[in-house]
Amino acid sequence: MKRPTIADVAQRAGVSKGAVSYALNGQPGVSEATRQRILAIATEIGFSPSSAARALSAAAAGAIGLALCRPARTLGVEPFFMALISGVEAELSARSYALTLQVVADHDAEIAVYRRWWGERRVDGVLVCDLRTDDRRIPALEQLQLPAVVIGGPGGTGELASLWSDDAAALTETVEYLVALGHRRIARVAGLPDLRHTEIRTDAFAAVRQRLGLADAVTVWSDYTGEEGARATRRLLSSAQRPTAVIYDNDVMAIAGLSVAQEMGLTVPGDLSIVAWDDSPLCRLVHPPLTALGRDIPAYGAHAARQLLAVVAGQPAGRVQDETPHLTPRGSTAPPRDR
Amino acid sequence: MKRPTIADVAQRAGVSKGAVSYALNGQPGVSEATRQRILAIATEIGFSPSSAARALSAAAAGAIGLALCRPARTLGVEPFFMALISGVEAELSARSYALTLQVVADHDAEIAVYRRWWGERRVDGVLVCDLRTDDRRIPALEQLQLPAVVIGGPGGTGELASLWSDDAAALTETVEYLVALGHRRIARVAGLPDLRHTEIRTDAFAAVRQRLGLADAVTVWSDYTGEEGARATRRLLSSAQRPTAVIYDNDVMAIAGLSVAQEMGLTVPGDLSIVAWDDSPLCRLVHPPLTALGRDIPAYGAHAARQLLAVVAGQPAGRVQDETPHLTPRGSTAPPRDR
DNA sequence: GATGCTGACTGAACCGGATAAGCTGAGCCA
DNA sequence: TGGCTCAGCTTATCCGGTTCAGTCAGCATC
Repeated sequence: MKRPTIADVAQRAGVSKGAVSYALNGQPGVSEATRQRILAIATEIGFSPSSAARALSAAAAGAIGLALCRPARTLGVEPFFMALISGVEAELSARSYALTLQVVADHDAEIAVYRRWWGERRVDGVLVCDLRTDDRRIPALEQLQLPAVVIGGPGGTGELASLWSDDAAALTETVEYLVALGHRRIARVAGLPDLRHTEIRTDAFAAVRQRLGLADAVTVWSDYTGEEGARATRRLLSSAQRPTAVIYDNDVMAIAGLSVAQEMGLTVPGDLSIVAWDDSPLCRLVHPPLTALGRDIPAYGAHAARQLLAVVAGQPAGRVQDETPHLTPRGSTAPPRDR
Repeated sequence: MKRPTIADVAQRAGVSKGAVSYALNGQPGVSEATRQRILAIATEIGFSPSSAARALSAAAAGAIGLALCRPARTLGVEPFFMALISGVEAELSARSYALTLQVVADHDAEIAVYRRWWGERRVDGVLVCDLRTDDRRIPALEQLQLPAVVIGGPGGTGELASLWSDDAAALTETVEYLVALGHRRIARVAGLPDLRHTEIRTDAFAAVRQRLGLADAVTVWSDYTGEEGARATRRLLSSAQRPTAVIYDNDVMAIAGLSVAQEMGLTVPGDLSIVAWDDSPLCRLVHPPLTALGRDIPAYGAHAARQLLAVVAGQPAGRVQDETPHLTPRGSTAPPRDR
């Protein structure tokens, strides 16, 4: 089956290639009658313009890029990325943009991918995930002048556009909720310390701890994996003054923590309350269902995609705060038994 | 920062565009000295050929497509796709192919995407997931003559290349394992019935039931979501002759089932043994860790990608069986207490 | 010294669109 | 009737690569 080109449409309509181009792109230069005739023929023979030819003359790829910097094995576990991607995708496909995905091992590889995409003109812009403190990707992208939206912040995104959610407010609300239930010994199992949002949450945790006089509030470090989350939980629950509530920086670690607690003979929420960041269907799957800090991640992705398309279109780089994560209380939180 | 083109390289080397093209692509037609000089200049000014221009003249996109037919909300939950994608990606990026992703709502939309990709020459081939019985996508792709590899089978893939794992053998092994432990009342919570691999597993389950004389072996239908998995489990465990072991068609339903069992006061594995299909880190996260049927999904994806690139290169469509899923016994299976 | 041959390279066409510039005929007005 | 405008087209050029048909110097051959 031969793919129809603009020349085929032109020939069947008895006009020139130029006329067809004007007609299909809604440009003036053809009469309404001719336009309709051309549109009908294009539909009939199933014509869609070659993305390569269009990209070549328009100097725009019609695609945006997303590089995921995770080892292959752990990428699948967190539902976050798939949810984000589906939201991004919904927005892009509505505007006939394609999404190009690449999995990379580290930031050097990621920067190399950006450089290659830029040179090949393969994408018109990129979405940057997992912002770190002093992130080398930021100056690299600024130097390339490749349109980009950083998912993360605020702060540390240089001249680039960025989108974030107010994690500090969400964390503060969560601690206040636990304190209102009667908890004083609250622990937090944090994700990788050099991620910008971990830093923000850590600062907020320190601030609320100070404000509410929670001397026993501790943060322990982990890396978002179930293994590490379980290990951190085991350490916390074995200590002399074990916490009565734990906030986990993601859902996977929270589920691992729940299992550890059950394994150690503690009941949840009787002996231990658990709050998960990143609400996902997983949180509703376990018993008891986890109280979680959630937000609409597909909407977040869609928002980022919209913002990126605006930057690609030449609008100034915005710094936008998205919806603040909201706490959904479920069965894993309750007043501490030994109050 | 202006992007260098082949003309820039040619000018600096004092040769024609053609000579640069020959030099960079390892074609004969330039002397070794000139080739080295051109390569040095290309590296120096950071030249990478425009993917659009190359695609236009080579009539190859340098990209392969993957359409995911899932609603946005549930896409994130199953780790399967991310693991598959990371494997596909590893193979593709090693050969400088890009991966284009699109999320679609149903098969009609998916076929429309294939048609558009084909017309736009946006991808050189596609990977097809979640094969159904009488899958309309197969004839559509055959008609378009768009190179494709179907992940699923055997059978029902028409003239297209396909890759599958021997689910029948894996299911049989699992049932035999449970029977060896002493189970007789074995239930299976199946995924969507019109998926080809569900059908294959169902047939295998019926065969082994017959062979081993397991009159009480039942299959109940579900849809891979945690909610439905939980509901099916509740129904099974409420019946007069409740099963002593349940095999779930994916990890998410198995975890939901585990929670339901615990919620109903049953101990796992004492009162109920659980086996999950699709081993993933999630299975090791819960307590007790789930006995699971696993395979190397990234490797599966890489295999599929390799196969697709072979088809794109013009080799005949192969039908290949990948590694058979293997059973990893963990804490969720044991002899039934009331034997 | 004319001929053939080969290696190294150039020039131009081509891929399939977008678009600026040019052309044509109808309609209008003076 | 000639000149003007303008809608409605056509033609030509460009985007940045690949590739094919030449060109030309240098060398061997008879």
